[in-house]
Amino acid sequence: MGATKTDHFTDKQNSIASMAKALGHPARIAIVEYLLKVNECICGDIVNELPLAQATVSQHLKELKSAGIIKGNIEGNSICYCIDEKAIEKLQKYFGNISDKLN
Amino acid sequence: MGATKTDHFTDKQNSIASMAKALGHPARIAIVEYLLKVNECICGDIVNELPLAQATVSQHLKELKSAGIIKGNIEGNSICYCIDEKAIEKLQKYFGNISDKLN
DNA sequence: ATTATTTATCGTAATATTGCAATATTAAAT
DNA sequence: ATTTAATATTGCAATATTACGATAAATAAT
Repeated sequence: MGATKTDHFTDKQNSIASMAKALGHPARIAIVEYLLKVNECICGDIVNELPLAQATVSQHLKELKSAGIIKGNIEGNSICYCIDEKAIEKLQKYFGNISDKLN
Repeated sequence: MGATKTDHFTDKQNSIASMAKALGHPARIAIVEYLLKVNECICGDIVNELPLAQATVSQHLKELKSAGIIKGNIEGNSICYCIDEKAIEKLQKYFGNISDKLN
């Protein structure tokens, strides 16, 4: 025991949960907000911005990417990261819908 | 090592992350969606609805409550749970703002 | 008072996350 | 071909999460 029972829930529930989970850490929120400010940047910029080691930042970026929150484009020697608008749109719609149903 | 460095991030970042984290599990998304459908209900109803043991559901409810996503009102012998509109509103605004900045 | 009902908590096992140093990988620059 | 630069991955320790049976606590019903 101890593993999440994802197969008992719908795809949409799993999808929303997985995006929310990716945003469920202040460092990853900070990364998203930084990306929002600078539009796009490379990993090293974020390492300079956050109080975390390079390996840790890289891991957070990987999680954000695999949840679809950010995209990474190879640009020569480095990787240019930016927010994936689709994911944010999905979350916005999801919470917008809930909000509507509550009123 | 292994503990999140919450003190290195802003209160708002921690607050959003904590709400997102609470929603970062399909069971808790399912609970929120069920509450949205029935408006309010007791813990036992959710236990009947989900493929999880009573103890597990109680734990998920506790997490949602401590993150401010739901509220619980004692009603005689049982506890009546419902969604806390304020939290949803905060999330909606947050993602709405991000969405706006992306366009 | 006793019993049933409802929810929370405790204890515990399995698994996942967080963070970092060290190392590997990849591509540019020399 | 070597060196430099930017990221990713590996390995590991500390901590947190997930899930559930068992049990406790609190109120309602008999």
